[in-house]
Amino acid sequence: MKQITVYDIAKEANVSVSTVSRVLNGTAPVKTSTRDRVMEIIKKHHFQPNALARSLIKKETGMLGMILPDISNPFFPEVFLGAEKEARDKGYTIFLCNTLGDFEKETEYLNILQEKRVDGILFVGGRINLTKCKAELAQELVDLSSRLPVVLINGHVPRGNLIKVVMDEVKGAELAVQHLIDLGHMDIAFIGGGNNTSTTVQKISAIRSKLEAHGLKLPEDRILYGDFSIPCGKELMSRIIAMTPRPSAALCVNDNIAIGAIKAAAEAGLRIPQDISIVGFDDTPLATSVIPELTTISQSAHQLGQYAVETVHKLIIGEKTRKLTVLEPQLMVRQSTGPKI
Amino acid sequence: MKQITVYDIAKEANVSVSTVSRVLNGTAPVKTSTRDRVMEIIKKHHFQPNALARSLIKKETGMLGMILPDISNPFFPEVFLGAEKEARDKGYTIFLCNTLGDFEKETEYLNILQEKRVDGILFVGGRINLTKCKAELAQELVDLSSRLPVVLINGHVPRGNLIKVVMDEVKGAELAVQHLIDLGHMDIAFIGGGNNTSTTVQKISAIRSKLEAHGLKLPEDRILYGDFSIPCGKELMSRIIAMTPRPSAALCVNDNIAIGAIKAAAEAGLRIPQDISIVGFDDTPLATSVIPELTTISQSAHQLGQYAVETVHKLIIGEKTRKLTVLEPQLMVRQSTGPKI
DNA sequence: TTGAAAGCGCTAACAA
DNA sequence: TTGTTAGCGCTTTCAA
Repeated sequence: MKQITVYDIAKEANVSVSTVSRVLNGTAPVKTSTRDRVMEIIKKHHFQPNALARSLIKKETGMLGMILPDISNPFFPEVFLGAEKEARDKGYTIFLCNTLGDFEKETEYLNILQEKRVDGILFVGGRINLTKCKAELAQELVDLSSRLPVVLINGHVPRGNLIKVVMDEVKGAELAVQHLIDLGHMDIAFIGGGNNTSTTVQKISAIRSKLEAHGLKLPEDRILYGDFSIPCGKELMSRIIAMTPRPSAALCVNDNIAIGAIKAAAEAGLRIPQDISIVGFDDTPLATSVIPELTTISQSAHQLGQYAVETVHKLIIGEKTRKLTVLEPQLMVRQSTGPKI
Repeated sequence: MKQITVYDIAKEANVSVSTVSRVLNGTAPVKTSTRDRVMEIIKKHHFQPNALARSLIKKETGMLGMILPDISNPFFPEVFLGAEKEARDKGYTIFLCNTLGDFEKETEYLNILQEKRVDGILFVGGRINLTKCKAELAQELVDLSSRLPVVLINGHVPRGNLIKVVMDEVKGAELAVQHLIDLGHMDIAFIGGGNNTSTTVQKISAIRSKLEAHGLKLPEDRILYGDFSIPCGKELMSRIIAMTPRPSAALCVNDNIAIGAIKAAAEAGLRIPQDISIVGFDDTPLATSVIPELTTISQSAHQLGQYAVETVHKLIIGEKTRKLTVLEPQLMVRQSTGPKI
């Protein structure tokens, strides 16, 4: 069943294809009567111009690619939502590429997106959160960014000076620590994340500095690495619980870990926050869904997505833009933290 | 900065463009020596063929569109993940279109996807879950499906006989009710969803029949409508709690509602399941994250996505496929349900 | 205000 | 095994 084209429309309206194109795009004046005639025929046939042909010639597709590790981690849908809203406003559609943290898949998707000639790429998680990103992986992004607007969200790449939109991890971690210190906690643990993950490492180092500024310490044995999942949170918290003396508070790399931690603590019969205080990170929708509600650091994931699209759009239209946009985190005090008893 | 094309490659390799095309696609034998030479030049320039041009001529884009209401509802990422995995295996990329249940946005996205010439469309939620879908909205999908493979997930459209992959809502609801009946519950409430939502209505009617088969009833005042969100779950459960006599169990339209319900019940000082049993629906990852863990009906969201892509792929390649694929739900008994005391 | 015609970058007959 | 050439469906000069 043949798709209808501008030629079909033109023929039926007794005009040339260029005229049809003009009414379609409003690129040049067309006599009202002919415009109306053409429009009517377009409507009648439900004609939809082929975006491929148009993109081929205009060298723009109105598509953005978004590469992220795991859409089922509640933080990322928020970023996506913020991005998509802004994208729609600016006329873009988004390809969602889920890599499950697999670097090969990242590369694969990067290539696909380029072949499809997306106008720009947003990159979250994966290789850009590595403390030491393998040179070739980094180089791939640097090269890419010379051909195509690329914006990194909450991450960075060694050289290359890529454009970034990030949340201030350090500030966030400090906020969390300060909160616990104010509550009188002196033995604090950090759980979750990977020691090869830059966001994790940044948090830990910020936490350590802050503690030291108060004459406190974060010894290695109070740091338990893992991943970013709920089950991992459970597992790590059960190890915390087994410690003697037991830390009176746990800082979690994200809300998932915190939620797992709450579960493990509750199952072990500990009361939160009386027996142990727990702080999350990200302020995902889950934070207010659990019992007790989670004290956490808000990342404003929505804005992260929104600003990333704003930035990539400026890049696309050649407007100049800041190399680095930093969002301020916010401490959300809820029920999972309380004074050290 | 000019993109490199097959012509550039051809010239540099001293062959014709068709030869380049051949090595690119393996559509015809090419002498090994020339193939190698061409490949080398392709590698050297990091040449990436323009998918737009290719799609224009081949009339296939390798893109699927997925229209869903809300990616931040944990059920949908699961569907997406299942779909994406299968899609990648079959060589497709997915456009994610988030409509927030806005029918105009659905239409808008439907048009964009057509203009971009996606090879097929997957549709979840929104208008296909309406008990009475406005004729024009329904017609739009019917028309669309005559031009393009369309697969509906967990929904349907009046006429048109569209192709569907669904979970057996009735069976699921029955499983849930039977479980509660087995536990001795006789006064059961249903909360969440909308009475204009077909999945909700289906569940309620299945629940009612099942109860009646056991000589029990589901009176109108035990049905509290709302939406599908956690806050709504809280709100509705607090209304349940205020009832006298109070139902001893609540069936929730989905896990979000159930989680909100658990929160409200706990805040009101009720013990779950001793004071009230709660059953969810969907078995999202959250179900095992809350305390107590949620008894729920597993939808195997992953498979829903996977089968939908399998089906749309068959449609695309012209293979014949079943009009209706039904997935069996499964009862996951966990901690939020217990015997009526 | 309109039309003719030249591409955009690729694939696929058809010839050689 | 390879090259020539005609499109795919659109936009955009350039002329009229």
